[in-house]
Amino acid sequence: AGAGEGGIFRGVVIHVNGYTTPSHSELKDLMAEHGGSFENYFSSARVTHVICANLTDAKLKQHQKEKNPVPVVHPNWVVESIRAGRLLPFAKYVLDRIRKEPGQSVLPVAPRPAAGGGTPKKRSRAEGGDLLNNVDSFFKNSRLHFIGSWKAKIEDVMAAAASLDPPKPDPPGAAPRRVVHVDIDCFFASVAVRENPSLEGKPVAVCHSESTKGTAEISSCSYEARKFGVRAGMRISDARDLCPSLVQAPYYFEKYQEISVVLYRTLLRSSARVQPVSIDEAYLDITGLGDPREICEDIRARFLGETGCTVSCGCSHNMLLAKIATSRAKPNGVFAISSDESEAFMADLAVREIPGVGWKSSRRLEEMGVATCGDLWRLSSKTALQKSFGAKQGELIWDYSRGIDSREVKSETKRHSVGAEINWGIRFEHREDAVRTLGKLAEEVERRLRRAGIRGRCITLKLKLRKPNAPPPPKFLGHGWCDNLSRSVTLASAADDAGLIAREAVALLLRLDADPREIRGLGIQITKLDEGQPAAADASEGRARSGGQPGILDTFMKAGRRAEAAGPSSSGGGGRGESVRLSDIDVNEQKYILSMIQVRQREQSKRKHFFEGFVGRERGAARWRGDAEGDPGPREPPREPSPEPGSALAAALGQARFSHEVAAVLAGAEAKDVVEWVLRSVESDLESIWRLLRAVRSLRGGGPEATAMGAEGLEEIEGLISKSVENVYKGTLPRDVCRGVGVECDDSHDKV
DNA sequence: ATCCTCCCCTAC
DNA sequence: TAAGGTAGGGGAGGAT
Ligand SMILES: Nc1ccn([C@H]2C[C@H](O)[C@@H](COP(=O)(O)OP(=O)(O)OP(=O)(O)O)O2)c(=O)n1
Ligand SMILES: [Mg+2]
Repeated sequence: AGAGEGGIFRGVVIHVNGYTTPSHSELKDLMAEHGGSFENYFSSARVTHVICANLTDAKLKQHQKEKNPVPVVHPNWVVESIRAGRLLPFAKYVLDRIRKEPGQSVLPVAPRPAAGGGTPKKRSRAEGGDLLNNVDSFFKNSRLHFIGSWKAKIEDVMAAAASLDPPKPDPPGAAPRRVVHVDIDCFFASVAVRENPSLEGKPVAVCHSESTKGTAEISSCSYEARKFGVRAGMRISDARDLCPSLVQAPYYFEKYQEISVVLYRTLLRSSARVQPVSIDEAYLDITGLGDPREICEDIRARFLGETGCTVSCGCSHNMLLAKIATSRAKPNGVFAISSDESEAFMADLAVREIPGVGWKSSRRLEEMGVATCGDLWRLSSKTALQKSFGAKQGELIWDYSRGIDSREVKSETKRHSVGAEINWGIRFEHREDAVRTLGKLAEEVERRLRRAGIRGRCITLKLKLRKPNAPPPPKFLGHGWCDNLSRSVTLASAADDAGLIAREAVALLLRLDADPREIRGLGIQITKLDEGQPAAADASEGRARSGGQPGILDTFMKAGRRAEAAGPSSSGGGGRGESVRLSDIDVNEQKYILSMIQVRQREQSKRKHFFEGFVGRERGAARWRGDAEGDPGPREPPREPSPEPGSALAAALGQARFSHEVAAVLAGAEAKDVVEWVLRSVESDLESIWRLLRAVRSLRGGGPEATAMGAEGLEEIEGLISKSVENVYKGTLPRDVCRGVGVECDDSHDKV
């Protein structure tokens, strides 16, 4: 099963020297199978890597004579790259004898971060692969990933700092509370200034690009820059229009981490009840622990002394007012709001300043003629607000505008989800590109679940899909104007295995029926988290991992076996320690599991290149990691599709994954053949029928003469589908059916 | 009523 | 070049 043009060794040309494992000819085959090529004779012009296990003295000497030497790499590089499903950096595999040679430093060049494998010579940047072919380097450089994942790590800091034996505030309930809010001033920017003292007093913005014309986003900026209107989230080019003297500064992620730890250790000296908000911000409950102003000044002095950065503090009797006080305190100050002052404070406050009222809500309030909290007070009733914002949100705005907030400062909060996503640099050509990226995201999710010692039962796929008429995004490699879609599966037992998660995510991707070329973002989220790890889940986990078992089937098998109350499992085997009962799985899950069985059946049946005749380009069978690996352990027996396809058309329609593929098939098909297929398949293969319906509708919308059968043919088919689906399933069409036709449009808040 | 899924909004 | 993530709150609307 070659990966064709998408092979991981695309652009790699090897020459094998001496005796190796795998052998000469095995390596040749492996390269052919994974998109690379092989030279029998060495040529420094063509060969990109010499593969060699043992370098003789003579060979070493010869190598040293080369002015522009080709890297000499151990065969494990090839083997392990294949196992990893991607081109690994070869630097670690450069032979030691070469590595140690002085003057050869050009050799094991560290791969450029954005370049997936570190191929030394002109990598063919050809069509096919995703532009962002290295998920790791994205995460390494993403500031939002950095601040987003920091909270999980803060938990460790908090736990460790418990040994400091911090003072405990009065127990909750005893009113009134004394709450402090702490926030580092222009955090990233002030670190930049600290690292580069010459920036002191200048307008500074932190972002990746130095280029004035760049589309890099500003992460943080100094207060000098803010005077010009520069803000976090702006593009550097726009910021420079506002402030020509703006100085760009880079990120210092390790420093942020160190400083954040200092912040939390400092805070925990003052109170045991610290609620982390973010990398640079937290609440403290200091009820009964002393004078708030003194505590704040103590924190500020200690922190400044240890880090050279300033924090500002707000004090009041609740979290809301403490936070609002901090915004008045900034930069480098303390501000307190007493109970009797609070009304006066809120009166003139813009609604946008209420935490929880963002861009969208403030716009809606503006339309209602509300600009300040005072305006909100004059609204006739809370009910009116709740009508337009919903019960909770309406009440929140109503209360917050009056300075009312009954939340308690909580030092421990339970996580409800773990996820990873990428919405930048995503440009796929083939479905396998998306599958590959999902695999990496699943690994990332697995790492985080394991680190936290948790598993989850619900797997959600998040997808950003380019809007039909979206203009090219202004941001370099940005997602632009998208529809956001998500689909989820709930398993019967909690999972943390990357392989399993990836499989489910891929199945969900297929369910969404997206054209891979339109995908602009992908994410995986795990919810319904379980702290405990039942033994049965462990057993199934082991099997799923080693045998590449599909998780959902695993679930189904367990449930099915229990339902039959029969003895040994019919297939797939190895199940002891049953813990899942059919009655534990709700009806929706059962229905979904059944429909997934169908999907999986088709996925596993051999998919030769049915579309080549219909679609103008090659389509390989879908494959993922498990397919390429060795095959220990039991495997689900391959299933043949139950109705034997009667014609190429039927086969193509039955095996198409996406409505655009179906559309391509329809273009050359005859109406009567399609009708016949619908009649035959409507009971057995609803999935394909839905897909057909979407394809028909999109073709009908796409103008006349799009198909050989013409408009009447399409109309006939659509009518037939509606009727027979209704007959067979006697109900309304599932909501899904409408989706491919026109994804619900929201006038996105995207920064166009 | 309550739950579930999918979606939007918000904050850093 | 550039790195538009992560998590929680909560609403709409359908199923139970
Ligand atoms: N859109 C944003 C917002 C914040 N951050 C990062 C950089 C900030 O330095 C840090 C903390 O966010 P704050 O909202 O606290 O902003 P600052 O600390 O920079 O400024 P302030 O003085 O207003 O707190 O998070 C970011 O990368 N992108
Ligand atoms: Mg800050």
